[in-house]
Amino acid sequence: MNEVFRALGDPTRREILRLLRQRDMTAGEIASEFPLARSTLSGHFTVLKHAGLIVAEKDGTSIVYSLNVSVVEQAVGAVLNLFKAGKQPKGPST
Amino acid sequence: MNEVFRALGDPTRREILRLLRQRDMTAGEIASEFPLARSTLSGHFTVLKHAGLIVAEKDGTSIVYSLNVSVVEQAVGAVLNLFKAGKQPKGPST
DNA sequence: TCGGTAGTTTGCGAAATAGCGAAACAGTGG
DNA sequence: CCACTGTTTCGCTATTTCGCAAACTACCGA
Repeated sequence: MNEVFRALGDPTRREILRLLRQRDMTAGEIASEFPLARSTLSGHFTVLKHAGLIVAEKDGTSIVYSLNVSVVEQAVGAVLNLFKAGKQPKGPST
Repeated sequence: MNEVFRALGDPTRREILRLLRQRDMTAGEIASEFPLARSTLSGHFTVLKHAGLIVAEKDGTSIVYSLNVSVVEQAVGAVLNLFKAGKQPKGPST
């Protein structure tokens, strides 16, 4: 989960996630949305993949990235559990 | 909101939030829970305050920190909105 | 006013991170 | 097999971040 928070800490990576929320995209498509070098974006993909936030799927010569919604939901749950659980003696949240 | 994500990116800061979830604590109390220098913790407090995640309240010579639940809820909403929301056309559309 | 306690601010070094360009690598198509 | 496109890997530099110690501020009690 630590990786997830770290991955979310960078604005560029959050923007990548935002793009993928709308539709799956290839690495090239995503890269064309940023004024950054391909290699830089590739590094971000690695971080996001490592955090489990996105999934890569090969399609011919391209690589299609898509959001890993289940992990995302886990992250949200973690945030919730981090605070909202409230100041009760214990969080029954599984 | 950018500040919030950044603040959440550090494990120490998340642990501080976790402690404050249980009860309000003074800077000294929190510091005593970590093997870090006071000044280091103070820096973390600043980041958390700047992100609006915690609130400081002077009490004599001490400073009591407490969780700012409303901002936390906003942060959770932002995370939700970052991925989960509005990705309905995700299914078999393609 | 003085001394002690509680916290913060500042200056510094070390480590991690983001970004780049160039080169290497993997598939596709001719 | 060769060329082409898309993507990753490899040094490398600049920026950011973390942690510390020391100095500084604010408050309290004697």
